[in-house]
Parts: sequence; structure tokens; C-alpha cells
Amino acid sequence: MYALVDGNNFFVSCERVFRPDLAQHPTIVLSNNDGCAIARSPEAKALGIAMGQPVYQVKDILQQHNVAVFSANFILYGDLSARIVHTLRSFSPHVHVYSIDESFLDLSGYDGDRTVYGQAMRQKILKWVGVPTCVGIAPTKTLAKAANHLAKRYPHTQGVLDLSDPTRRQKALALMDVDDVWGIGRKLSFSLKLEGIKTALDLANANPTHMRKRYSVMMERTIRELAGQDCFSMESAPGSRKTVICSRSFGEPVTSAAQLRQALSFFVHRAGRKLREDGLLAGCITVYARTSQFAKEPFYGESYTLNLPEATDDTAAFLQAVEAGLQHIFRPNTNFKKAGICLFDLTERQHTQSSLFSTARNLSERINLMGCLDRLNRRYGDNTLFYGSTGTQKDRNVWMPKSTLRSAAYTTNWSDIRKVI
DNA sequence: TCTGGGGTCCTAGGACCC
DNA sequence: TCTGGGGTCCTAGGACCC
Repeated sequence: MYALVDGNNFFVSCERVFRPDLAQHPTIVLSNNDGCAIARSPEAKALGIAMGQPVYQVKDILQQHNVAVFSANFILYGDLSARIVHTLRSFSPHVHVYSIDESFLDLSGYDGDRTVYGQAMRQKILKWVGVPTCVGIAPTKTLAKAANHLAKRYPHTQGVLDLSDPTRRQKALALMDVDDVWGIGRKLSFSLKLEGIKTALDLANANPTHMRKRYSVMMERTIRELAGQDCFSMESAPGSRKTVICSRSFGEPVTSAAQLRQALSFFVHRAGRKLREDGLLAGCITVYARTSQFAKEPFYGESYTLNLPEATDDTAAFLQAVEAGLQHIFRPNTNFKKAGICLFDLTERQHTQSSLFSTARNLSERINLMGCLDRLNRRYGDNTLFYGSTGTQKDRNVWMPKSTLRSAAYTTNWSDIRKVI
């Protein structure tokens, strides 16, 4: 038996923790570069602001209704998310963090009233962290997702829905549109509706073998899960990450090789740190840059991939790839709007043997150097110490994504802490 | 003027093997 | 006319997720 605990309008709720005055007020959070709405309060949804909608398209609505608008503050959201996970660990020894605002709990050892237990989770999280959540309970993860979805939609559930009873489950799934099922996106729901499968219950009753032939093995698993058969168990939960990506849209188009170098170097610094935090090494790196997808001028995009001679987590090695990549990617008189880097072929450092013909003679010194870099930046703030190719803060401000409406780092920075007078 | 970022998994098809 | 059978591995691209 699983419980899925999911934050309500998570990013907006995080902002409201420190802005209780916005409790009933239409509020949205924007994507990087202040481009799209990626979280909306119920009041903002009611105004017709869609998920992922570009801000400029709703400018009038925002002004007319005095909507509170925030730039994304992922430091804050990540910290509150960690506090929620910490709270949830007191309810089950087995918690699978699925995303920044969702966790699955294994409830197999619990034999009390699960609805009461779900309410206790909600109340504790609300009291300790300040974020409202909903809880869906069911024998499979797909059904727990469905239960959570319905708990959010129907207020009389008071935020907790237990679908362990098969009869109740049938009724609930009949109320749910097939495109709200976990794993059924735009394309699949379009095809499903063409063959008359409109609700989650229709899908649950479909023939899994037949549907596997027509679609894929994922469709089969989804159907079996909806019918109550556990296919995505906690044991099969994913292991370590397979890629590290860092990319940004630029606040202003980048046209010079020097600025593109700074941006790519900056991304490599961030990705390298993430890699080391997770104790991983990368065997391959791709760097890319491209113009705007939406501009009238012809699209230009180019990438460069380098297989590293040895798997590494050394930022300097990635910077060499940036230099080589620039030669391939850069084109004069081009308005670059986005660039990024991707590390893959990741292996765990512990399980990696160095090559017989290793060129890294000073490996332990390099490891110490990277450790030192990370410690200084952790202690004195990001960008305290970095390679020169990254440029100065002032240089970076030219292309850094816009985020003019960002709230403070209330929980992670001493100088941003709230004062109570 | 203005359109996010970071992930996972599956499949088909090509290259190559005996 | 006719052209085996059975595999593996890799990659690009699609679909999905939050």
C-alpha cells in the first residue's frame, strides 16, 4: 500500500509561507528568465492563467487583478521540500522522493485507519513546514497518484483519499479523465479517446496484452496498475542519476564568443559541483548553444560532444571541452538565446578504476582542489571561487536570466532571515 | 520587446556479429 | 522467380514526468 503526498500549488505555497498576506490572493510563480507561469494559486487558475503560459500573454490579467508575481526561487523551494521529506520519514521508514513536491510512502507495515494517518501527515507538514498538501492512498503508485488527484479536486475529501477499497476505486476512476492518469500524456490520450477510452476506469478495464501490442510496455503497466496490480514497486525505484544538465535562456541575446564562453563555463561549474555532490564521474560531455525558437530569423543551433579519455569530475576537464566546443559552435553575428551543457555516461566514483594508461598523474591533488573549491563556495556563497573563464559577476549580469521578482532566501541565508518585531 | 529547466524510459532501425 | 536465422549493441527520437 502506498501513500502519495503532494504539495498543493507547491511553489506558490512556498512563497505564501513567508507572505501570509497573500493567502487568498491570486499568486503565480514564473519560470527562469521570468518567462512562463509554472505555478498558480487557485485564484490565479480561476482567472484563466494556464500552466506554462507565457507571461506577456496574460499581462493585462495580472495588472487588472493585481496578481502577486514571483520569480522562481528554487533555493527556497528545495529547502522546504527537504523539510517535508524529513517530516514524512516519521510516518514510514520507506520514502521515495519522486519530485520536488511529491513523495511516495510505503505503508505496507501500517494497519490502522489510513485516512486518519493521511490527515496526520497533512497536519504535521502544515504545522512544521507551513505548506498545504494532499494525500492519495492506494495499492499501486498509479492509483495513489489518481487518489491524490481526486483529493485535490474534491474538497469534501479534506485532502485525503484512500482508494484501497475496490468498489470505491471503480467509482472514483469513473470520475477521472483518462488524460489525468499518470503516464498518459497528450499524444496517448488523443489516441485512447479515438478508440473510446475516455475515463481512467475505461483504461483500467482495457486488455493489457492487447494494449501492449498497440502501444508499449508502459501502457500495459499503467493498465495493470490501475487494475490494482503493483508494477512500479519501491524496489524498482530508480538508482543514481544518469545525466547532469545545466542550461539557461539568456536575459539578453549573446553575440560574442567571450560571453558564450563565460556562460558555458558557468554551467560547467554548476554541473561539476552537482556531480561531485553525488559522488559521480562523467565519461562524456556535450555543450550546445542555439538561437531563439520563436525569433523570425532562421534558427541556428549547434552542439559538440567530447568523450573524455577518463571518467572525471574535474571542472577543469569540462572547461577544456567548452574551449573545444566553442570552436565548433560559435558563429559571428548570431543572437544566441540559450546554451547549456550535459554530462552523461555517469559512473560512481567508488566503483571506477583509473585507466591503465591514466594521464592523471596528480589525481589526488585534483580531487583535493575540487573539494576545496566546493567547500569555499558552500561556506562563503556560490561564485566565491571560480575559474577565470567564467568572468566576473558584472560580466555575467549581461546574459544572466532575468529574475527581478525573486523572494528572499528566507531559510538558507542568515542575512535573509525574517525579523519579528 | 516578451515563450523554463531537468529528468526518465521505451522503441525502431541500423550496424555488426556468427 | 529466387536471397537464412538469430542475435547484440548503439543511437536518435519520441513520449512522458514534474
